[in-house]
Amino acid sequence: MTTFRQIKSDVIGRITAGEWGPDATLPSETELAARYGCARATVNRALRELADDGVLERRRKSGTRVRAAPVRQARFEIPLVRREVEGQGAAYRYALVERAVMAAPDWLRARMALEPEARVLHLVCMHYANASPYQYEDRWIALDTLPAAEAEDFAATAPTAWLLATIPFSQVEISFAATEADAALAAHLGCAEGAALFFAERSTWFDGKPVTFVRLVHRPGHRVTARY
Amino acid sequence: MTTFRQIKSDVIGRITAGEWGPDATLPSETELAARYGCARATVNRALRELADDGVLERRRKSGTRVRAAPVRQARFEIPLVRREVEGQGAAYRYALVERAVMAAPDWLRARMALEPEARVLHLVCMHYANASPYQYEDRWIALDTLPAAEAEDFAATAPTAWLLATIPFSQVEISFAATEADAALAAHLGCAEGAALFFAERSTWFDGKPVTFVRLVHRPGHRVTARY
DNA sequence: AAGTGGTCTAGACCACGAA
DNA sequence: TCGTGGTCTAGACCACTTA
Repeated sequence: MTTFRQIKSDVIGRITAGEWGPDATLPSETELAARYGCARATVNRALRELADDGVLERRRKSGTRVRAAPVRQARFEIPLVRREVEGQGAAYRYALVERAVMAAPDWLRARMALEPEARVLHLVCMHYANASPYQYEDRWIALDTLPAAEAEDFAATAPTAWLLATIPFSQVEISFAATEADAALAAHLGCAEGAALFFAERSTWFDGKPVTFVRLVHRPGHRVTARY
Repeated sequence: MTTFRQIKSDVIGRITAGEWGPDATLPSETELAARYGCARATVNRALRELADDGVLERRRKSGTRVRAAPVRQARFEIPLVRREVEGQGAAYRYALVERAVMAAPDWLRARMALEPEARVLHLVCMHYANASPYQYEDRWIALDTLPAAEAEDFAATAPTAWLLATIPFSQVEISFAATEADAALAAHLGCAEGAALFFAERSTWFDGKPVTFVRLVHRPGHRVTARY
């Protein structure tokens, strides 16, 4: 019997061997099903998954082609800090550094597309691994969208965990970049001023409305890794 | 009629509404198919995709559960530098800075799991956007695995493009981090020494054998972004 | 031993999009 | 117009896992 996995690796093999070069059109699903001696649904699943992986490009009527420039995609897991730290066998500790309710500063209003006069909750938190600074968290929560946040003190629970429990499914944009440590960051993370720090920024929407913006600055040397 | 997309969003809706809380077990596929009035294959596809997305966890016999801590995954596209630059409407230019064949240094042997005495091709390249430095590339190619690389001069073609054409499918590990600019980096990227730079490192294997290791250092301010 | 998901089949209808 | 992929169906057998 032919399984969709076999078809996938056979197709990859033919592309690698050069039988189907860049931009080549593959035979139709019906044709391939006949060749492999299986049902069209089986071929469909194999080709669909390869298209998801960025190897193939499919269009109705014109057929299935080998992507000239394969879309390389890496999937990164975004863990909760607590899990990340504990997964490394270290003891996790959370601390709230600052908590304030205020009118959204201009840069944040622009960034999150907030209404003028929008009120936000600003939180600064620290995450420690075995008593060493691990991550600095600078978070802003839109109170218009999530008024319940104002009643939380976040003294013991990290905002990420609370948010995850409150709005488990949301649209997220994440980006990675580097920044130099300013005086405050250096003090909190225990590094030299000017040190190169890796950070992630996340914007979250729920039901089309802006919920939260966070900058997570990692201690020096931190890296995120993925395989594909 | 009920489509697998409708089922997906209905399931998400019920989880969001709290009907199926964390760790809750969903009804079996057969049961759900009866409820939705569709075939089991349709339910299967919906639940399988939600499991791929990290929302559900499925196990034979024990059933489908809502993940307590949803696995957040972000998919980043890894473009060729040329495409990235041109996609921003800038003119792309490539330059080879250095090319040398040598015995692999110890740190690289360890990192790539190379044989003792392994020979490698070391390349340093620059990528420019509108004549401004865009990315610094420090690449090592294992000549044992890819002897053909020694015959290439890489004067006009960037190694990434050549590698992609030569071994289109390979296993890749990528990681992101930050580093401070040393004198050489600062000169090449036109930034101050000590500036915080974002970089990606990629290790590639083909057929289980190490092929290449590359560090791509971006100009100051660069970020990579993904949605999920 | 038994229930659950994993997969395949053979057939069907439909939507898109290039000619 | 009409060929291609997209999806659904009803049924089947199997593999895994837990009780």
